Amino acid sequence: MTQRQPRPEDKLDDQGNVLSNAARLFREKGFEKTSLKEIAEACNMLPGSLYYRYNTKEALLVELMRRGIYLVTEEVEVAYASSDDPVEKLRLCINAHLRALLGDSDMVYVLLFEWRALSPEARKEIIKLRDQYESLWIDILETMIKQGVIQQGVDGRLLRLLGLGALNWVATWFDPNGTYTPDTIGNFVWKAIVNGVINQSAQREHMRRFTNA
Amino acid sequence: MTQRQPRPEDKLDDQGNVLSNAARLFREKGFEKTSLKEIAEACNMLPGSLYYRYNTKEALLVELMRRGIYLVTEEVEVAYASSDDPVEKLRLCINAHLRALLGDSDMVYVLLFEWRALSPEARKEIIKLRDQYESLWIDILETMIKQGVIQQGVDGRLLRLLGLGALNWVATWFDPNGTYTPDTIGNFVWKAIVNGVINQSAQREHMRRFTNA
DNA sequence: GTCTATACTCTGATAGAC
DNA sequence: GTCTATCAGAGTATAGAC
Repeated sequence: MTQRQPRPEDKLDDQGNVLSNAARLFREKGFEKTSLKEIAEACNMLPGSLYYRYNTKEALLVELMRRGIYLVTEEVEVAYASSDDPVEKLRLCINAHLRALLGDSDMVYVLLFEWRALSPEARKEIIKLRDQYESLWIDILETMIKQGVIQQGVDGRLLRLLGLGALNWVATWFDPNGTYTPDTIGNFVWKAIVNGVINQSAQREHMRRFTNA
Repeated sequence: MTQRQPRPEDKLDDQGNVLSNAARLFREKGFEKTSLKEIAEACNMLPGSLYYRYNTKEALLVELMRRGIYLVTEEVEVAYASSDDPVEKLRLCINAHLRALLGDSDMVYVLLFEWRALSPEARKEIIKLRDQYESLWIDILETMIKQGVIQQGVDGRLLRLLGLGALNWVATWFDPNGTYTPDTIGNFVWKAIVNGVINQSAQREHMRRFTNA
């Protein structure tokens, strides 16, 4: 019990790459289907050795998720600070979120897709951290609404939930060797949110047929 | 081995509610964390009895997913046929997809979130069925593009992947007792896709600053 | 810090009675 | 069609040597 708990400060100090390897396996096979034996093997260790660093399998998952949040938060905060134009800021943050999710680390993916594996207590902690991260997005969107950049009457919460949903789901189909890059995708999302995708004349035709005004 | 394999025709014939109960448990706890004992208990049976109907735990999951696809396909096909205006058709199909995902059956949820539990062979089968379903969406969007309803130059595949992603992710945060209904959410998505959400004047301001034309 | 050896539990699955 | 009884295997976790 004298073992040192990793702190968020140890950004890159993933001793023996335990967390990286675990994240990769959790992403490929899921938390429950990945055994400690496999994780240990990936680290050139034996199962027993892992318990020196993490008391339980869940503790490993939780630490990994903490770092996932840390990673994506850092990325988006940098983007947030790098423009003062609200519309451009939105674009940069969308791209930052996608880069963190689709980049080399699997921790953000595991964070988003393995929360059901958490015990109620651990879930509470992670949800709290996730809410902290999402407050960044609340900030971005509410500012845009207050400034009148977003059309009046648009529900900021729905916009955030649906927008982040579109981004998060990308992780289920993204192919690093495919034609799209994270930025291609991000820019597309941003443009669709800003512009919409439907022709103005088709919009008018639809309005004519389906509203009585 | 003489046991009768359930066919898609048996829409509502879920003997003993095995599939419904399994779907609910898989949704709540995940496939791996749900034991056959729990499923059996939920059906007022004993573990051994389940094997009369499904040879393996995975066979149960696969059958459940088949029905999930059947369910959502049926719902969207009805919506597809119920309007000939392309923009309205899009709205109806979005709402239909969400209703199937968020409605009483958990099968569509399991279909979308438990595919990692499938063996390679089973995965192949389910992906094939899923592709059949998605061809419906390809049809909808490509028709809109050909008709010029969607702005020229918009990537139909990306639009579909991101749009369905936004919809699918709703299942992770939707609260049946909350303020939004599936249709509220669907209409919002549709409107955002059609209109965008940003003010025209803010768009112009952004263009002025970030393009050189 | 890592290894050896092992305890304990639970799981998916099977065989055969009824 | 369901139950009883049970197996073989795998999994997390622990204790203590090195």
